[in-house]
Amino acid sequence: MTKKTGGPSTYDVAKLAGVSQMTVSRVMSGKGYASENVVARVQEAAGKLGYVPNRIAGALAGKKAALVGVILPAVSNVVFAEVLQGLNEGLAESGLKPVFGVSGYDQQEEERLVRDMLSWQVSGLVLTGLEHTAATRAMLASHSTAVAEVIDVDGEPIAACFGLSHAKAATDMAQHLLTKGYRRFGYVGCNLERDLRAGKRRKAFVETVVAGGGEFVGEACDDAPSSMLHGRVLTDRLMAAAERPEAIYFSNDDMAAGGLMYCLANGLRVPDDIALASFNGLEFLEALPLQITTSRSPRRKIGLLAGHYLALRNDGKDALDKVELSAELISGQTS
Amino acid sequence: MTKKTGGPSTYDVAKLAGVSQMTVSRVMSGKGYASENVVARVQEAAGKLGYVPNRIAGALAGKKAALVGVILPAVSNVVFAEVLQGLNEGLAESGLKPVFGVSGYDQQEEERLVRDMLSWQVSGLVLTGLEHTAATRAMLASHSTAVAEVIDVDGEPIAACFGLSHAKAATDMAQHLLTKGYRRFGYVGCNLERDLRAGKRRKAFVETVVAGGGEFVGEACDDAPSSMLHGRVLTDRLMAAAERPEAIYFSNDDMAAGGLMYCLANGLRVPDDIALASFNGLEFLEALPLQITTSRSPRRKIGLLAGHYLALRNDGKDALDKVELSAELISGQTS
DNA sequence: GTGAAAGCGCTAACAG
DNA sequence: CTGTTAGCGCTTTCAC
Repeated sequence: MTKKTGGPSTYDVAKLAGVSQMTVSRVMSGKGYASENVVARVQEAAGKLGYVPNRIAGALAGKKAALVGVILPAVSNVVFAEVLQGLNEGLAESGLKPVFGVSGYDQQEEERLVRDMLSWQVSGLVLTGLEHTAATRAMLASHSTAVAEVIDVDGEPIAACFGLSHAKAATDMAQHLLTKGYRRFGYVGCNLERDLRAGKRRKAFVETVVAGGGEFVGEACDDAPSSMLHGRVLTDRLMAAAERPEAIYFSNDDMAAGGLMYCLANGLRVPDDIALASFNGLEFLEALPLQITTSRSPRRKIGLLAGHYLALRNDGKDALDKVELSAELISGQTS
Repeated sequence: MTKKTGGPSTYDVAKLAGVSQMTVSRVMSGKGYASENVVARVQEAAGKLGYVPNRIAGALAGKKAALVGVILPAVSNVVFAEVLQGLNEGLAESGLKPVFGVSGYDQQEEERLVRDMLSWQVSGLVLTGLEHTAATRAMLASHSTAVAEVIDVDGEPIAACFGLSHAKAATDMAQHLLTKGYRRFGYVGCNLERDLRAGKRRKAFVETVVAGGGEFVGEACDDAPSSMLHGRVLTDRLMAAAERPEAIYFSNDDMAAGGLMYCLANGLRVPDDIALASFNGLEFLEALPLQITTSRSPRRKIGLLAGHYLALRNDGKDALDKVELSAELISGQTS
């Protein structure tokens, strides 16, 4: 049972090394000059005591913490996990550590989390998408924390923004299907109320097919989180309607995989009876019997860019603050 | 350009509310008594100023931060993403925030990360697996931080431990295959050097089939991270050998899915020509044309338990510190 | 119930 | 190059 926080402090190391506390601080942080002799003595003392600097104290004194807040809608979703991985890589060199929270696609919860992150004096913040509550925007405006919004670029960013145009990805896909000769389209999606990016894709898709001389014959949607099972059930529902589409656009790969299962189970020939297309280009698609036509989103890259941006901003440097990446259309066997 | 850290402090709120700084602290933290009148005035002042408490200062004064360090081998891997999700849920009520790092299955890197987390004065730590460097163990022994080791229980935990016996999961699977009548076994795996759990499963599997009268005829392994593509390639390699197995155990679902693809592409009948079995029971398996026999690991539950444990320990309460969950064997269509 | 004083462990700013 | 002096914004501890 130690009385103090736990470990030894700069004070203890200083005593042992026969220097002042300040010198220990300088040696440990590598900032400012110190003679070789002193550096060696301090390091030895630190090693002997098992000294671990207290960054909480450092952050308080230095007025900012080497933490970045990361707020994602979900983690179990591979998409966000991959963004997180990229972010982590982008941050690796900088010494910044991600602290993080899951909003569950809820802007109120996001607001709460932003407040929380701000209370940790994070030097940077990563938010998903461009839509936030007024209070969130207000907080961010009054605090000088660097903010990077990721994944979406269709809207007004607070400051920096790294992602792709979901509208464009959907438009491209619509065009692709029109070019292939499909004219009667359907849509199957989940979680549209909350997943704003999926909503933007749906809207752009419908507009493009209609503008391109196609017909939008129906859709099956649901508020539940997306999954293969839901994709299968909703595809069933859509196909049971009077007017069957020739091609279905899904809110994402999970849903499309479910749709494909429905088709296989019901003896529908893909793409002759029904064409399928989706969004994300996740790795698991490779395991399916048919390669689904989809748009690959640069998830890791998005995280990486955001990480680099926050790392540079943390060093007081300027950085590229808006990068629009593009989704690569993968023309598979289902269209 | 504000001079101070950024936001208003308890001092500013106190002035506006006409009370002392200490009273503001009490009202904000909800600890200690305060008259209704005072509470109202303080809250109004705080609201008006957009006061956000500085938890860094709070942590320094209170000698511990409401942070838990989470160190995982990888995030892009769904398995860990799901553990993380559970952890997040388990921590939600407690006010503890996860700070996190990715070790890349490297114990040296884990050691570095542990030091880092400790420097943030985290009140708890989540580590993956039971194997750590001596230095990591030493640091943990001298700091009083609560530690929860997750995913694996086959070994000596530092303190608390939530996971499953990978040896048992593999033994069960071996038994299952023996019962089904298979006698000649093979193994396909990736990343065994680093993923110690996969190594434990492999070892237990081989031992059990041999002990049960079966024969282990060969394996194909690789040090790369696991993926469907590798599963396919390595299965090809294994099947090209002189002695073909009747059943293959894979290091995980990704690899098995790749194996299944190999079989389908090469006209092998599953399970008649070759049976396949794996570990994890990830959701994407549902999308495959055949349901693969696997063991479902309780990933979310593991995270949840660890979160609850750390939350309780943070409140100074005692808590269940060792829970061995079991993997559910899912007998699919590939065995 | 509320306030005043002290200090958490570190770093910024200035001496020397 | 190294030491001294002040805090950072909060909580702990003790008065009142």
